[in-house]
Amino acid sequence: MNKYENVSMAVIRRLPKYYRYINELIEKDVSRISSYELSKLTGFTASQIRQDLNNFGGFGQQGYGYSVEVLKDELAKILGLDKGYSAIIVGAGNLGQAIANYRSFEDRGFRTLALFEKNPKLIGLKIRDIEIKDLDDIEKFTRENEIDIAIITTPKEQAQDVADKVVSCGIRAIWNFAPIDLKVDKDIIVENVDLNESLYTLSFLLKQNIK
Amino acid sequence: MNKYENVSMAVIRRLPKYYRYINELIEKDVSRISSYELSKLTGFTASQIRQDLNNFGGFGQQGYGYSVEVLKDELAKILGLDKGYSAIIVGAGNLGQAIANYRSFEDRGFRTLALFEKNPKLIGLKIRDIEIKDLDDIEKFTRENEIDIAIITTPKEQAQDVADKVVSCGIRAIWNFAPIDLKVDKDIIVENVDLNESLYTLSFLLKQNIK
DNA sequence: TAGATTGTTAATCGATTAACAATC
DNA sequence: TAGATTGTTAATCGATTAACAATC
Repeated sequence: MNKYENVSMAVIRRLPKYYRYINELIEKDVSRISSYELSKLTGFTASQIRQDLNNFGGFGQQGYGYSVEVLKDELAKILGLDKGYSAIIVGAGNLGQAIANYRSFEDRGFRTLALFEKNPKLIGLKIRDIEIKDLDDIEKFTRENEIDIAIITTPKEQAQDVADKVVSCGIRAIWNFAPIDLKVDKDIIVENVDLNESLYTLSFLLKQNIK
Repeated sequence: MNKYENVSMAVIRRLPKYYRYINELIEKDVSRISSYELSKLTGFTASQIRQDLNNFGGFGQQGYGYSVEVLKDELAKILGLDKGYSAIIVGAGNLGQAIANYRSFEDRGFRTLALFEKNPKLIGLKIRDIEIKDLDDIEKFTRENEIDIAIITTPKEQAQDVADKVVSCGIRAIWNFAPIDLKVDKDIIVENVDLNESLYTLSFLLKQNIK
């Protein structure tokens, strides 16, 4: 069942930012915060913050605000950071390696179990303690390990084939860094990181600014 | 002057996708396309496509559609891809190296002139033909070379300092990969690529899907 | 000319902001 | 209790979709 079916993507994409600032408050030993103070941190309006959070439950208390600790735990649960999702990275070039090296994902419960790569020069190497395996071993590996997420960091020419393969292996979620729109069943979750889109937007804004 | 001041960010962020599909059509030697056909490719509605493009000019022709060639050139101009913007990458870890290696940016006119790095083991190395220089040489380098964009791929602890430095060197646009909200003058353009936000969103959707 | 498809206005939908009663 | 701040409804704003006259 889809508990938060009616929550819009606009809301969901704000949650990570709330979560980040709440974690910063925890590091600073702040124990409570009002929507107004949180609005000054995040740049969202207090009204929006209250409405966003109320999509998921009444975490606050009138006259008091929100408990930072409670909010952190609730946001983590909402975002699924308590699930300990497992991942494989397909494509062990610089980008795949960068992600494998990125500690903050595992701090949030994500575990990268292996990288897969076509280039024989890379197969057998390790990134931290994560082995780079042969691309052809994906089927075998996914049979022996439960994998939740496939991270695709291959060149765009290979991305669709890789997507087809990991979906056929039963993986339900793809974090796609290749600049193409993957064609997959609609029950497969695809989250794209499109660097071209981001850079072109920057370029547009820069052009506007200079004129 | 800000020519397209009144155009919303929602529109702007769709332009790169139009541009990508238009380029695919060019590779397939398609010379004309209607908003309806483009809607099938991109997933946006035909109405939206016509309205989006009309923010920038009437590129189409009644009864005919859009010339693919014209649309490509116009989109490139709108996005500033004809400007040949120059960039430096600050942080020469895997992510910085991945971006330096990414050919498709220079195919669109972006030139990476140098990487900068603190780690002495990396200084002096080259990524393709791009040299990794000492972080302390940024001032000197920006005095001798006109740089439009700073790409920040350092750990988050250093990102704000780096931002301050590149802004003081006269750089007006930052492509930021560190998971923090940089504090800069409001006339400086910052485009963030927030991998945490993206992964958490995927995690949220995956959790919803599985339940 | 008839058919196709744009450019553009009007209608709808959804998201954000404002307001305030509820309540800690 | 009085003050503060939430949760939630209503008002506003903006973005998307529908419709159609203009025109190639």
